[in-house]
Amino acid sequence: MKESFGSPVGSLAAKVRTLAPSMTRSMQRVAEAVANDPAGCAALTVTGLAELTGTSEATVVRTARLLGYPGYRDLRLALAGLAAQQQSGRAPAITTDIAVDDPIADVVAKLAYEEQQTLADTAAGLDTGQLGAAVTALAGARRTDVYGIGASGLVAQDLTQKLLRIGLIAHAHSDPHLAVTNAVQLRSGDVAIAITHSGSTGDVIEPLRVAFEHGATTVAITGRPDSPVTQYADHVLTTSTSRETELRPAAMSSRTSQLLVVDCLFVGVAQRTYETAAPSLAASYEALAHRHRNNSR
Amino acid sequence: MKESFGSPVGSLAAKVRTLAPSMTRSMQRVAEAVANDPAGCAALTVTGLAELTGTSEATVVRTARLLGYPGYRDLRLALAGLAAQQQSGRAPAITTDIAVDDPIADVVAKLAYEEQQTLADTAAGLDTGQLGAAVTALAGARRTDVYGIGASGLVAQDLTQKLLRIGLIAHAHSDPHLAVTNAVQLRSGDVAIAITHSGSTGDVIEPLRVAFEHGATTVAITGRPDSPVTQYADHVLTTSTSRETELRPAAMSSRTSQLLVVDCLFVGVAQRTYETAAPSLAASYEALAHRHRNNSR
DNA sequence: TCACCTCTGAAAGATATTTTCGGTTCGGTG
DNA sequence: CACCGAACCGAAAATATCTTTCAGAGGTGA
Repeated sequence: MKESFGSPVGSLAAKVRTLAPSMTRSMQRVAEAVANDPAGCAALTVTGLAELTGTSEATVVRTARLLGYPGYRDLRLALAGLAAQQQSGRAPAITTDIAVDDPIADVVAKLAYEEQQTLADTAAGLDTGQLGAAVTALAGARRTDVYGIGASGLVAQDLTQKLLRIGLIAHAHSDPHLAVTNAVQLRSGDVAIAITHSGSTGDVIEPLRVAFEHGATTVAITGRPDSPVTQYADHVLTTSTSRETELRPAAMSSRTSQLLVVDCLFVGVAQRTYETAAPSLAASYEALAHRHRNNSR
Repeated sequence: MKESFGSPVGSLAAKVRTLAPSMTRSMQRVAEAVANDPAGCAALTVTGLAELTGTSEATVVRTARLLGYPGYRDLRLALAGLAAQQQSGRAPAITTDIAVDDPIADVVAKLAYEEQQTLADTAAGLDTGQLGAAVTALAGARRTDVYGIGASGLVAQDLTQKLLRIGLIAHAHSDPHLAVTNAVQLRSGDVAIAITHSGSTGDVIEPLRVAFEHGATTVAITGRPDSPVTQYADHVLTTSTSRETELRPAAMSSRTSQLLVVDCLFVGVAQRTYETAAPSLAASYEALAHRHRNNSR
């Protein structure tokens, strides 16, 4: 479970975004400075950075801790690494938000770029330990319930569809009442998964709580690792949060992020249960074939 | 003309070789350690490095000076940068398919990479002319019906949810019978969208045909631009098809691709109808706020 | 309004780095 | 062979930097 030295650098900007909501104002100022100018900040001492951001040394250290480093010293080292990487090169690419008068070709390019970014951030920020644990639980589950509302509801259904395809028993619930009444049935050996970007959607937390209290293994897929939903989660899988803009609501990037996590879960489970999963996949493919008209070729 | 902070790192090993002759024995030991394992040394304090090389702190500092840094602290930062560069240099090793025995971390990396690839391919292959035409049709539609089955059904719902959010009238159908009976209602000025990766899913083609014959504007989102569904489509939006493997079914990449297309449609429509879309987006956001428990911050 | 709780920075405390300084070694020299 | 001087080296003091503690400021809900 050790975190190797320079491990997931590059994800720093993403981490800042993910954690920003759980930061206090002054910590946000520090985090922002760091994310905006890694190179510049790497050249500063605690005191220097504190002055630059108009805060105190204590706050700087606290921020470093929140970002996952043992102290400022290590953050600074990571920053230096990041700066070197940035410098060594790559295209500055697309920076501006999507505007109302962007031509359609720009919209396509920007959306594709931002979603790629989201994927990279998510992959970088995903805790493989937690993921592995969740996979193990799923692979051995008697049954699995998945909760999600709105856009997350679609992700829940996606996961369910996939799990069914490899012969697991899974249900997606988007009706809060039914979700709770079903959650009561769960017990040890079952798995419950809640998907919510904000982490504070009551309708999704409630069934997870019930499942948790009945002894099921619970998993939360959320963009806010410190949000209420995690209280009742044995395993927390963090999705990335990207800047949202008027024309690109948060739902869009959170969906991309959630789907990647769901795919990872699925592939992980398929690996573990390969003996039974492979035939099931083949079988479901067969069964669908006759639903397709003979194609041109 | 002082040497700026992160300047020409990378030449460190060379610098060590050049300066080695002018170094004393213990300084050479330090320099050698640093050149051989930048990453490891970056993790050490002066004292640590002194012990490792069997020398004293003073010697370490002297060596750092000789190498051109103001002190050990700066050498250490440079070392961290160097380590990060080295690491990133040997990153893109992801070429193979996902294997049954891949560790979970590899699964995450490979999935993320492949989905990024899919996005890039889709964006590159998307015909902006067709996209623009579809957007225009949608923006002026009286109502919009979207057909999709299975995984594509979720994409259909995603599109519908988004369009509803900006005040358009849209329905997603995954029941083939209901889809057809609803399609009969469509007429000129309405839009029908079929989403199918294979392009030959009868249950989705049929309602599109009906809509087409009743004079609605029809759009197909498919990975096969020559497939049956395109016969009845005024506008064809092509999604990308990537190699499918046993553990990564086609559904996964087609979904990513379809979602990007759907997002483009949505943003395009939101731009065209900005006057009404913006307030609607804000309103739906407001309405959801009270569904979220008060969060920590 | 009051009690409470969180956030914040000043300053004390702990570490790390740099400097100082005296001992040691080695090569040359009388 | 004894002596001298210069360069080298590391222990420890001095300084800089980082971390922790603590009490006051400011906000929030009852």
